[in-house]
Amino acid sequence: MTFSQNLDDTMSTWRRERPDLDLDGMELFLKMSAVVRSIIDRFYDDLVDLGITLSEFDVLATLRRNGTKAVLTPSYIAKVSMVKPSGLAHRLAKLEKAELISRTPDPDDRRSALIRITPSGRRIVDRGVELLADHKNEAFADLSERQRELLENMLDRLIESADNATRTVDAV
Amino acid sequence: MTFSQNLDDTMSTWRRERPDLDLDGMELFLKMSAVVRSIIDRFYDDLVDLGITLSEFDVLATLRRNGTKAVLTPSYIAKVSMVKPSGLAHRLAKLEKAELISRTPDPDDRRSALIRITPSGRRIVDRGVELLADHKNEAFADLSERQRELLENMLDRLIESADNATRTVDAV
DNA sequence: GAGAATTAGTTTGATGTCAAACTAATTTTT
DNA sequence: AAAAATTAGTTTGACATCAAACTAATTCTC
Repeated sequence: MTFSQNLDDTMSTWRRERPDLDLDGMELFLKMSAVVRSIIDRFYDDLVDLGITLSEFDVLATLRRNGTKAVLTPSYIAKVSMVKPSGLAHRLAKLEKAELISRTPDPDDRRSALIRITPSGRRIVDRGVELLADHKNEAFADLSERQRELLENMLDRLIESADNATRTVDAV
Repeated sequence: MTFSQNLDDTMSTWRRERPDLDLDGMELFLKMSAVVRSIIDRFYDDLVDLGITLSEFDVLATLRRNGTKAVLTPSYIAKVSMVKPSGLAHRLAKLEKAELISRTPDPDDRRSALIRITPSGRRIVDRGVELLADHKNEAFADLSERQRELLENMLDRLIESADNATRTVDAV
């Protein structure tokens, strides 16, 4: 069953059963989810070859993009990766064991730690981001330059609404 | 940290560190993921009030949208929910215990089972889909009618590419 | 400066998913 | 019609995540 068959079935059955509801927003959401999911699935396969998971790539990428000599704290990584501190502790333990990152005590704050990427971690993440860039570009290759611009503008607007909605909820 | 701050930081640091790569596709992907994620997070909160998880909603919704009297097999539900049979078995056990679905042996194929939604399952999923429809529409409310059409067209095209890519991979 | 409150990070327990092994029934092959 | 292969679904074991409890260090408050 393809993504589009699955989507068509979902929407047509819902519309038949609940003709009273306006499901247009839901349809857009499901379509966007399907696109995101298909891209993630493909990238996941790439990472298997590199011997890491998507979550591990996420940590390595956060370190790598902050510079080859970057020194980050667990708190910072957890925040940008949107993962809870307890979850991150396990990820870091596994990455340290695989010698893809190093963990040293922070001399300025002995509660904390300094996380660095190792040379082999760097090699893996650099290869990963190259695959990532290629495959993401492929995924959007069927859109024209003009369409990509339009899409980006719309996404920017949607993200802005999302940020406002989240902020409002936080403030309550 | 808002979604857009996080995204801006991610892209600007990557572009500084890897100016050799074309990261435009990755940027589109990350933006789309952020939109999807923010919508999911909000829906997740709604479901907490209804006492079910997103995965459970998914099963109930599959049953409900096929008609109030729908009778589906575990295989079918697993396929459209994109979950593995082993994972589905646990979900069904939990939903059955909560009396939101019923499971009876299939008289025509004694390996299989017939899954039905119960009246209380139906009440919950009907309330859920109403919240879902409202909140999804809100999420896209900042786009004009014309923009939503454009977005839908682009998503359709992207899904088509995704389906083709997946089929190709399967065929290999 | 002592005690209280906060913060950083880890450990533990519960939950959810998947892969692989398994049971049992059905279909295909010969 | 018997044997082999396939199919449906569950159980088990491994693993990832989160919430809550916890340890230890730092900062705030008086």
